[in-house]
Amino acid sequence: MRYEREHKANTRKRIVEDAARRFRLEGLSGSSVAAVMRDTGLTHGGFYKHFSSKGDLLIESMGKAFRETAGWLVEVGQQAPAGSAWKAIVTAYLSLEHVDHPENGCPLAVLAPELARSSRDVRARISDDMVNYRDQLARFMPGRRTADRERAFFVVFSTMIGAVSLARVISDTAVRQRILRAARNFLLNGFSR
Amino acid sequence: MRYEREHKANTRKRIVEDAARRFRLEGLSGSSVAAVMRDTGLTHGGFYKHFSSKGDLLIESMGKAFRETAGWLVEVGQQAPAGSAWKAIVTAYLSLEHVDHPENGCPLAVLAPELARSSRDVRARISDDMVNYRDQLARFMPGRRTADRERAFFVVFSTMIGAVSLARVISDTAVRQRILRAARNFLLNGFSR
DNA sequence: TGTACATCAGTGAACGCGCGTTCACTGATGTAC
DNA sequence: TGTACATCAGTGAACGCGCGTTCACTGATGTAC
Repeated sequence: MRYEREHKANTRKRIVEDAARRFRLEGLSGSSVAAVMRDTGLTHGGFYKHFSSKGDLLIESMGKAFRETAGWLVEVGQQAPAGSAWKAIVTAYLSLEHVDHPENGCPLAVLAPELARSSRDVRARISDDMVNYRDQLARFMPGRRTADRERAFFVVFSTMIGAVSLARVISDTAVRQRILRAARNFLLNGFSR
Repeated sequence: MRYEREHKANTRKRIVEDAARRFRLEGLSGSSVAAVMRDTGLTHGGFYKHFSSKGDLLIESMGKAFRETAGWLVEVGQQAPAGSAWKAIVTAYLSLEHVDHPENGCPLAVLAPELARSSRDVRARISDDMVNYRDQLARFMPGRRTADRERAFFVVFSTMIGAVSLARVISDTAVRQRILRAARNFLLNGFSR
């Protein structure tokens, strides 16, 4: 064969990685198959040698995006001093860096509404990735029992997803930072400051 | 003239109302001009008698959506016993009803990421509507000074926007309710329950 | 060892389709005389 | 009062374009003999 044995698998992997980034940057319907293939340095025609449809790519690259983001935040949690792991995760998530780079960030903060509008089939096939995302991160959340930590995950991530979404709509960097700081302060210290 | 004096203005208003609903239901790029005109009971050709572009309609209907939603939540706040107004707003926002009907709900919970990706011009022209939305609702938020209430607005709405976005991605109604209940409990009572 | 053939990842033209937008037209009514 | 014309909100065919998808083809290499 003309290419090394793993060549095709490598190309496929590169396409998934590029798509995972592009989908977060431009949205699901805003990202064309041709644009993803261009990112990978290929022409659009070859796409269907790797995937049966754009929907298939969507599902694979959402998996990749969730795993990538979980990996980032788990690492942040693990490198923090014991006990404050979840606070380190909150600080990392609510950073300007994250707001400015959706393509490397949490898929939920940028694609939740579009995923909510996706077909039942797509949502079902992404569901495992989301459960896995939650489980990996809930471990770091405050709370004694698993159920408490899961509830804390929902609360903390709701606040963070909303704050980052909101910050991204605002052009004014000062206001952006006020939103992020307010959310962080609230999560770490409560209303009372 | 063939129509009553106010006919054209009325039609325009109906288009804006229908678009405000459709944009929230199907997204900005998911809503075609033709679909909006069909909602209004007209054909697509007449659209440009009322608006110079789809972007123009977007801006007008976002204004409508923000005013409509502010109106809903302000009314909820006003009808609540004094002192618990913001709690009533939180309960209304975090309802299954709201999750199930994005077309009548908060534009931020369903369009924030797409608005964030819009042109600088569109974001600038929507900015006033968002400031107005914040100001109308911040009045009800807890806090002594205006600045405190504004910070509370950002925190409360971040959490609510995130919780509703998250709940909408989840098909399982039980989990949806867990997310909404966790967010409400947290906002009203803090982590400690 | 040399030649003919098979393989298959990637190419790029082409498909049908829906999009935003344009435009010549319609037809009910108001106005001018 | 009756007739000819002007108005203009709305119609629907048509435009160029980018989309997801298909397909005949390419050309470098491995395999068969």
